[in-house]
Amino acid sequence: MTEKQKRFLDFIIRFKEENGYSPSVREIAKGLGLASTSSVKSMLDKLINQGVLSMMSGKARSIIANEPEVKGIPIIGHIRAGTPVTAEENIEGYIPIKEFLKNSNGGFFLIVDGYSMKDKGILPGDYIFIQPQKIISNGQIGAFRLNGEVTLKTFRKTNDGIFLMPANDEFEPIPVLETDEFEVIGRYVMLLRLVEKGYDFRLA
Amino acid sequence: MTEKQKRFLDFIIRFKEENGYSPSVREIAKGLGLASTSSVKSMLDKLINQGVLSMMSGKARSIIANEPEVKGIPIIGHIRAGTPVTAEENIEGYIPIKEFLKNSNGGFFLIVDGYSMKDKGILPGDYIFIQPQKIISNGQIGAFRLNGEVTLKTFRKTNDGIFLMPANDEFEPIPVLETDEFEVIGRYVMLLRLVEKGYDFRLA
DNA sequence: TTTAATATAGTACAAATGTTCTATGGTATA
DNA sequence: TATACCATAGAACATTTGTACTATATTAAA
Repeated sequence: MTEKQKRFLDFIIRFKEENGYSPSVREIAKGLGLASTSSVKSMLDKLINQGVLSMMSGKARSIIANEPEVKGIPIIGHIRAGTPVTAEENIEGYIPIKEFLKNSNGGFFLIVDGYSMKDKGILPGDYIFIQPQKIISNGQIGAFRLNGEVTLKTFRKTNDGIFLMPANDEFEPIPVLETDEFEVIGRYVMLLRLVEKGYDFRLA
Repeated sequence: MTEKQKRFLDFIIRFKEENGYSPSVREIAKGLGLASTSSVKSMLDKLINQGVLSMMSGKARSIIANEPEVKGIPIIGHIRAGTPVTAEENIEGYIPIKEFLKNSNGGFFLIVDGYSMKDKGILPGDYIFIQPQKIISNGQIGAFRLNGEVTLKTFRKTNDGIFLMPANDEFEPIPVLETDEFEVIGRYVMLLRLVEKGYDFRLA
């Protein structure tokens, strides 16, 4: 792609980002300092031929940039001998962040406070994604509200009643009494840990 | 918003999602089964007045839906007494997933294999986000390639040489010899853990 | 029922817009 | 230098498209 074509493409992408709709042929001409629309048209046809752009012929402002689909962040599971780590053949999949964002209806992150779930690899400062639900299965980890306090524990229901189980020998199981105000907030679905302080999203 | 207005809005949003550009007034009419453009025009003006839609008057296909900006997934740090967990005043920030995706240039996820970093809360199956870089500071956790094997360890440089330190008493520090093929792959920046099997992105 | 408001249809028009054609000037190539 | 190629300009044309106006049906209100 030539330098001129790159400017051309950039203008279209920027225009759409700023305005929400694509530029007309004449607006492209103006934006690139061209006096005629035919120059734009020929460049347009070229880029469409190259597959960089698409448009519905005749339809106004229907130019769209065929940007490579953002699949997400690549997952490298096992590395084959002799290949660079990020080589194509090592990619086992993608974390489809956008999809996740779309499907996270109602979910939210809790920030972990203490070490009571340490043995499950859950540490203070971790972000715990909670999928809200009113009931939870035996053995699942979830967020619970007990007498006003919110806590993350393993849910255990026995003949002796309900217990909120820590994952740390230094902590005791918490029995849920009949008289307690108790509520299941949601299920622990995902954990996000930010190692660098610079990534503290609470500042954003 | 009336039922009809909702259908109207939905059509515009869906059209743009599918085609990449907004529908014309006549295309909206056709899509809603209307024979005339004036009906569309009046409905359009109404929704623009309500602030639901915007358009540049006179400019073709410039209708845009003023959808509320997706900030990301809310973070709940501490819960104030008496409020529902997800109440507005409990939200301490947002995880701006889209921004993160944009700024993750070159980064990737590694899948953790064993328990050697257990004490750092890093467990098998965890997704470790690696920010590629060639040098790493003393004490930082990173991904390293040692004689063809990729491993996640704490980097330690002493007078006796370089050691890759596990975070688990049952594992021994790994000395990096002069004769070893050794390479810093990148820095451990973030951890993602998916609790449910249904969320295994490798299948996606 | 009568009246007013609203939605829709039909039509027309002017501006916007994609497209085509010819001409011109510059640039690379033989 | 001569020739071919390409970018650009200018103009003209046919659709597309937003907009306005009137008429008719439909619905809501009095």
